Amino acid sequence: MPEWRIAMIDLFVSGAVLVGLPKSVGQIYGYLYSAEKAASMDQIISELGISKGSASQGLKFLRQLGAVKLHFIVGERRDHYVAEIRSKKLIGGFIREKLTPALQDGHERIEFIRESLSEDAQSGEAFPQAQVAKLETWHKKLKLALPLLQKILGE
Amino acid sequence: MPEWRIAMIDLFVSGAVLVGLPKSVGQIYGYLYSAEKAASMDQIISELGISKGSASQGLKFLRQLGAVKLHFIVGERRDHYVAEIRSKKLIGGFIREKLTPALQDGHERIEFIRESLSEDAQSGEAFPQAQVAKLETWHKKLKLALPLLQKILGE
DNA sequence: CAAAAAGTTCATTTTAAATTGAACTCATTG
DNA sequence: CAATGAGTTCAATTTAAAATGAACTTTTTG
Repeated sequence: MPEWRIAMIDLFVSGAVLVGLPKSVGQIYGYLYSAEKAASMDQIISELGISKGSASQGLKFLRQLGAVKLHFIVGERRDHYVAEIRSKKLIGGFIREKLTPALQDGHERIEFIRESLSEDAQSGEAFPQAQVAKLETWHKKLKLALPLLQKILGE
Repeated sequence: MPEWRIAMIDLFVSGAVLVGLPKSVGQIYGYLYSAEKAASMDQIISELGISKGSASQGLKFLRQLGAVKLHFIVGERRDHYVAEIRSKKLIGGFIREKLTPALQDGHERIEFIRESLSEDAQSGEAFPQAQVAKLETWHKKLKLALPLLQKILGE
């Protein structure tokens, strides 16, 4: 594999790690991004030197995200994959699969804190109420930011 | 510690982990966020049950970020800390300490790929050139997005 | 200025997460 | 319809990162 391609894959590994994804996911996406034509899982495994399990799980996740697509080749038995490069799709998938669920979880946790506060008679005080209120402001801001992020980074 | 406070600290732990920071950093910030007055490292250690090392390093990092500030109390020997709650400061610190360096690193890696390509005579082809060009588009977009993020989330 | 207290550092240990690979299911074909 | 091949799953292992705590430095005070 040429040096430029190794460096390109490495860049995607860094990016993946930055956003909390496994290294192998970055490797696979980087491999497909830097591939001129669709590749099979076998090729990914042998060229990256990763296990069948990692390849299978990584591809599954990337497909869920919409960052990798199946590409059927006539007369070929095994599945082939290509990288989706449109930023709109990539950022959209990440928002849908990772950010939105995290925000949803945050919302539920804030709800729980509110309930906790109202049940605990001793905590009818101003301070905790004020802190929860600030959390809610944060939550709203973040929720508002997602579509804007999508707009800025997508296409 | 009341239930609401434990849940609030937990929420910050989730947030910290989401953006790639250690659990202990989330715990410390959450503790200070939910504290009515400034707290010493001792209090943090005993109430959260974490080690001196984690507390010291976590506080150091949070101060670098600007998410925690020293608060001097007259007649008190030990340092006391308070949480900075202004979103402008928090997001600003995160962009400065984490996102900007990551983007800078990305830029250097793209440069390296470009050099690699021009040195490798065989790679004077259209495809790798096109892929690097796309990376540069991504880089520019992300660079542009930071101040907008700051604007959306800050204050 | 000696002793105690506060805070930092970093080699070692622990923990959580990713990776592996063997066993499995499902699909294909001779 | 047996046998081969492709792809998935998941318990066990490996790895990387975080947490620990003892040794250290710095600061304070009697």
